[in-house]
Amino acid sequence: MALRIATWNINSIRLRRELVAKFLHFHAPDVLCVQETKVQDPDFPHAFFHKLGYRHIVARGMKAYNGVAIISRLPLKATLGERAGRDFCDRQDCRHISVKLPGGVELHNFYVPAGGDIPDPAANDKFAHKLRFVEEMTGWFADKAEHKGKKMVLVGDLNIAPLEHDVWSHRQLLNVVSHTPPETERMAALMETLGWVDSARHFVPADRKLYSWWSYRNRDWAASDRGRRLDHIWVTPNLKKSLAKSEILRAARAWDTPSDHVPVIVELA
DNA sequence: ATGGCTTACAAAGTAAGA
Repeated sequence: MALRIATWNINSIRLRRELVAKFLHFHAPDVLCVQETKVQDPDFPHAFFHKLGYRHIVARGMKAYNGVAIISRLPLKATLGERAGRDFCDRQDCRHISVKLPGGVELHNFYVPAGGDIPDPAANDKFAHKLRFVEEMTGWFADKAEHKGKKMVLVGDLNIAPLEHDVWSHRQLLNVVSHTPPETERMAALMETLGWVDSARHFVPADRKLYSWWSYRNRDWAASDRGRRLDHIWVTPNLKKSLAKSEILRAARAWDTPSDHVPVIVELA
C-alpha cells in the first residue's frame, strides 16, 4: 500500500483553503503538511477539511505569523504531548509539529525561520535565529537514543536551498539569505545526523534545476524562472528503498491567488 | 532589477516573507 505525503507553505490557510481543496482533490495525498497557516488553533477550518475526507488534523498556530498543521485522511497519533510539537530557540512560535502515522512512520513538519535580509548573524538577529534553529534541530536529531531505529519523514519549508541547482543562479545567490554557506553547511550537518535522504534529489540529478518557490515580486515568475528549492521531504535511510515517486507541483504557482510556494509530494511504497 | 508583491492586523501604515 502506497503512502503519499505532501508539504506546502500555504501562506494563510484561511485565505487559501479552496486552493488546498483543489490540491487534495487532484493530487490525493494521504497526509498534507502545511506551514504559515497564520491561524490560531480555535479558528483552524477543521470542518472544511473533514468534509473533504480529511478527518484527522493536528494544528499548532498563532496569530498572524508562522503556524504548522498536519491534515490527514489517516489516523494520527500525537507524539509530543498536548502541544504536538517541540519548541526551538526557547520560543513558542509554532514552527514544528509531529505525529506518528499508521504503520509506525514518524512525521515531522517544520517551518524554519526565513532569516531576514542581511546574511550576518552579528548584524541581523533573524539570521542568527535561523542558524541557531537549524543547529538545535541538528542537536535534537543527533540524539540517537531518542530517534534510533525509527522510520521517520522530515518535511517542511526549511527556507534553505542547499545545492547549486536549487537556485536560479548559484553565483548571484551565494550572499543572499537562503543559499549562503553558513546556511547550506548547517543543512548538510543536519542531514548527516540520521543520514537523511533528500527525496526530490533521489529522483532528479543534482545538475538539473529544481525549485519550489518563486517570489511574488517578479513580474512574470514563469518567464524569468528565478526560483529556489526551499521546501523539502527527507526520509531516514530505512525508508530509502520505499521511495517510489517524487513531485514538485510547479503548476500550482499559476493557480488563482497562489502561494509563493508550491506543493512537494513523495510517495512511499 | 531581486524586490517589482502579498499577507495580517484593535485598519493606515507597519512588519514580515526570502
